[in-house]
Amino acid sequence: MVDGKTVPQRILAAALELFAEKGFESTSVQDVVVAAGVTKGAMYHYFDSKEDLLYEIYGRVLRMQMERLNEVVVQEGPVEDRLRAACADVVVTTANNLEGTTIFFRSLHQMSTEKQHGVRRERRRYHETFRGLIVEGQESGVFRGDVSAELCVDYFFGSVHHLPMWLKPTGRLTAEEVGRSFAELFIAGLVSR
Amino acid sequence: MVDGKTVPQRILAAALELFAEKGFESTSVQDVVVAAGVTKGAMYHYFDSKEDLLYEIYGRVLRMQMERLNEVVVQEGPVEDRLRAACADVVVTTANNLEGTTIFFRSLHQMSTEKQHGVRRERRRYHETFRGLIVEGQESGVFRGDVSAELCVDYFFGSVHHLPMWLKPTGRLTAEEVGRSFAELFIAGLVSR
Amino acid sequence: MVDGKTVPQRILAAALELFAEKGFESTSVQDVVVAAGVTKGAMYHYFDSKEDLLYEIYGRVLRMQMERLNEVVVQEGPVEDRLRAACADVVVTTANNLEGTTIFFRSLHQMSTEKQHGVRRERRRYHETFRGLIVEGQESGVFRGDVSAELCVDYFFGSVHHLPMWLKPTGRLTAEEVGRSFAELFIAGLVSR
Amino acid sequence: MVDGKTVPQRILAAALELFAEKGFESTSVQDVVVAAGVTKGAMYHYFDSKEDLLYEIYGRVLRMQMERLNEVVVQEGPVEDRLRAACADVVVTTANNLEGTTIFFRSLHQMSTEKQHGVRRERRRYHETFRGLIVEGQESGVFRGDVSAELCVDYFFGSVHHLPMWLKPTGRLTAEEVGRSFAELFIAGLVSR
DNA sequence: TATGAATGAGCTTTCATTCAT
DNA sequence: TATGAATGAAAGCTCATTCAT
Repeated sequence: MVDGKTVPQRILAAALELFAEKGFESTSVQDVVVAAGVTKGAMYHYFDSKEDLLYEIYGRVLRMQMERLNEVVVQEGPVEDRLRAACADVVVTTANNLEGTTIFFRSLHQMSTEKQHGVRRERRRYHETFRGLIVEGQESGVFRGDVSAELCVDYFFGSVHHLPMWLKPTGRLTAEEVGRSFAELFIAGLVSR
Repeated sequence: MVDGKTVPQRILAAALELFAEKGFESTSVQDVVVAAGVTKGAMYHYFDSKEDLLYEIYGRVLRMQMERLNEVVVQEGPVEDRLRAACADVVVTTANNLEGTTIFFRSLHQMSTEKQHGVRRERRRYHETFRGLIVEGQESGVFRGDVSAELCVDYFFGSVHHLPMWLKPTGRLTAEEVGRSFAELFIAGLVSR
Repeated sequence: MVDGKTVPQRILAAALELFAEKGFESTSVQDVVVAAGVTKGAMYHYFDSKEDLLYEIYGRVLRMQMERLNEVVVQEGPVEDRLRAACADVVVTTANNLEGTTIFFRSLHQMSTEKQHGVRRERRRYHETFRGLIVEGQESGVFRGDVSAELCVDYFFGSVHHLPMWLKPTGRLTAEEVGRSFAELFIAGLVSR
Repeated sequence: MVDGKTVPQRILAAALELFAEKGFESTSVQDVVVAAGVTKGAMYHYFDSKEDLLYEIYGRVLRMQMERLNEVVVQEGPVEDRLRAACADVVVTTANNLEGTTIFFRSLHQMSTEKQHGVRRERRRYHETFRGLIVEGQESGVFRGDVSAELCVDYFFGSVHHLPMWLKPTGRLTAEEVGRSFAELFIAGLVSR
């Protein structure tokens, strides 16, 4: 253990950074183990394959996002407020995990079909929870009913998932500011008039 | 020439399909030339490198999108209508080019830094044109002024660029329907009240 | 082409020698290409895999033996003489191909199941032809009938296939001498009294 | 101790089975310890190396065969009967140890030169004892003298050592039947007329 | 007596690219 | 304009073995 991190943790951290920077395919196992300061043998002692590293990274991103959403969804208050909170929160969460999100949408296709299925299933559950909020608002008449809730989810999450393409941690805007603005734009477009 | 397509056209078409399907790194030059029905030598006669294929694909996507936007922007009418048309149009254009768009956002990082700069510059010009419409609306009071035009552009294009992640050419929704809905959601979120 | 041998021929010759000397698994592709004076890339240009080298070697051994046997079998004369000729000939042929035979019986299990099946089928045809001679002799009363022809074939070919374990090309005995003796011992054990 | 077998016994039994099935080189130490239900550390506690496992297996095969032969040789009776018994017995012994014999002739070349020498020396002693019987018969005029005793030994043991290539424990023929037939074929080929 | 993390060398194979023809 | 043999570097991964505990 070095710097309070175990060997597998160091390996995953190095993989996260490198995959985000150079892409999964362009990063060699050699690159990862050098960055992590371990040997190749050690890596293969803890992980089955290079793809396995990717899978672990995915799992962390998914778990983290799901936990946050579940917390927001069960709160009290009008659906509009809850949706606004969920929108702002997912932006902040994503912004705090730009590397993980970058890898997520750039490298999904590199995973084996089986693992892709697992990831997509998890992802769908996340979308379903979110969609539930929109449907609730539509049924209570707060949100417009002329656009399918499904499409609204894809519309909003597109914006969120593309954050890594332009948002820089060192930039002018804070994650919270972006979260508030995105939530506002989305809710304003959604409420009935 | 076979099927009315020249050798370089056949090569590019094969590359487009394969890069979108398997990713740039996971597609070998061998794969491309076999799919195109030509030899490796022929490919290297027309293109400098594998990366060059990617660059050509990028160029086509960029040119195509820019041309469409320029046509929409110069039309007459209220800024709200022009923006709505631009939004709907970019969705349709993207939907008709899912493969190109997939490659665009998944493989940009595989290109040499120089070429990436060129692509980003082009991309920025596109965004600028689009942002001009929003600023025009904000200055005339039609659009809200509490969210920066820049952020609005990123917000909307995120949705557009993620279309390849969920939109299927054979699916229920037509590109036009999605375009109308996206435009509506965006404009409704943007107009002053 | 060097020394009148093409690149694939040089590669196969090197593989034959090394596989016989060190075994298939203990011989690296590196070893083979260095011995053949070519590069690894060249080897993979002509052969699909290391196993493919083995398969080619097998094919040559099988073809060679089958051709010889077929020539002997169709000759004229009493069955005892034809069998004697066949026995002596297979010994000589094997002795002139000790390396191939060594590899054959030592490395068969390293090949993919499919290829093993192919080889075994070919091998069986060879045995069948040989067995035909014995059956012919048994039916005409020349050979004893109290031992199954099948078992006789396995009995004799065991002796033949083990030649590489003790016969040295530089040794006292010539291949022809061994062939005559083996044929004599076998036939004498087989004839009715 | 599990199932009445000590740890080293379990390891050797697993190695025997795996080496026979997949070959020495294709079997990893991992494979062996998993099959034996022990850890790598335990294996290296009892054995010096992977090769050491092979050596132990060889030792058992050699010891077992030598013991049996010595018992047969010292019996009373005509040399023809004693040779017949020895032949039949070595077939049965081999048939009851197909795995060991398979490994013996397939993997000898994987052992270090030193150990190979030891094994070959042991082997030669075995052959010598057997050859003694033949020489005895030749000198007493019972066996033919026109074929060297040495060659006769190689002739017969070839048949025996190839048993693993075709004899299946579950097959039609019993080991005893094969032993009788092989002995009969060999003796009949050997006796003077 | 036994563990299992860690090593480091070596393995087969792939691949973008070159070049004589 | 096109071929395809040949290159050489690098890839992902395996493995026998060691050693602190």
